[in-house]
Amino acid sequence: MPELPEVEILVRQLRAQLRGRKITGIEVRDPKLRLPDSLAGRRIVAVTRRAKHIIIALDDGRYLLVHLRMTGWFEFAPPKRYRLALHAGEVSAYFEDDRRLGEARVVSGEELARVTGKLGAEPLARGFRLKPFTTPRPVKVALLDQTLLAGVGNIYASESLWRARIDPRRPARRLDAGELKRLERAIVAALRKAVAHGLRIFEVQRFAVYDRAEEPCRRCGSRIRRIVQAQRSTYFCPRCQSRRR
DNA sequence: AACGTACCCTGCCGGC
DNA sequence: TGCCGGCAGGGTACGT
Repeated sequence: MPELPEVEILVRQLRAQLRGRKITGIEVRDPKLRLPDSLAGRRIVAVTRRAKHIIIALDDGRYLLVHLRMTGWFEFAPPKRYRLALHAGEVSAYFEDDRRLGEARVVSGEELARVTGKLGAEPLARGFRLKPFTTPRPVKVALLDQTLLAGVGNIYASESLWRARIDPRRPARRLDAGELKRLERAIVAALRKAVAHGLRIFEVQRFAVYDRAEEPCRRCGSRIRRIVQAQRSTYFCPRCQSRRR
């Protein structure tokens, strides 16, 4: 489920529930996850996010670093199945993750820096600028590269390109300055809107193009197309997002 | 260095 | 109802 907006929403919940609390116990239900017992007794001093990484800072200088990947999430009431539970006094956070692709590990500040250091610009940070691409790969594929731009996933890549009226197949480095600026604004707008809507955007609003193949474009009525790029679905409007311009 | 592909896992959905 | 193939919002380890 989670791309940057969903992770941001979850981080706010985790922060509200956990910050300042002492971890009273951990429960690892999935042997694939390895967490040190020394987690218990530590106090959670901050809960933050970088791209799609959840960073839970502990009072001993270490961090619990979580990546949700495809199906990970935290609940505060015990779900049917979960991989990990963090108990913190009266509050518990349960890491559920059907596909078990997510990660949770304890890292030093140095390791954390190594992970975040590889990531590109944070689109919701102040002063965010989309750096011109140098890659010849399709712009949709480039948007998913976390080293170029951090936090955009498959849904918001399609959504942003639709907003910016750019064909997802265009070689990224061919975008001119005007297109880049439009794309930059489109990314920020798409992500901010999603954060503002909360998780309801998945239920109620749906997306402009994502998962809407064969349905009419909201802007021009043309049929939305689905193509596959780098083994992932891309959705776009062939009329609004024309290849040449 | 930069690209494509395979892979990690499981659940769900549509078609038969 | 049951089985099966295909698909899924992420990222990394490889090979070329």
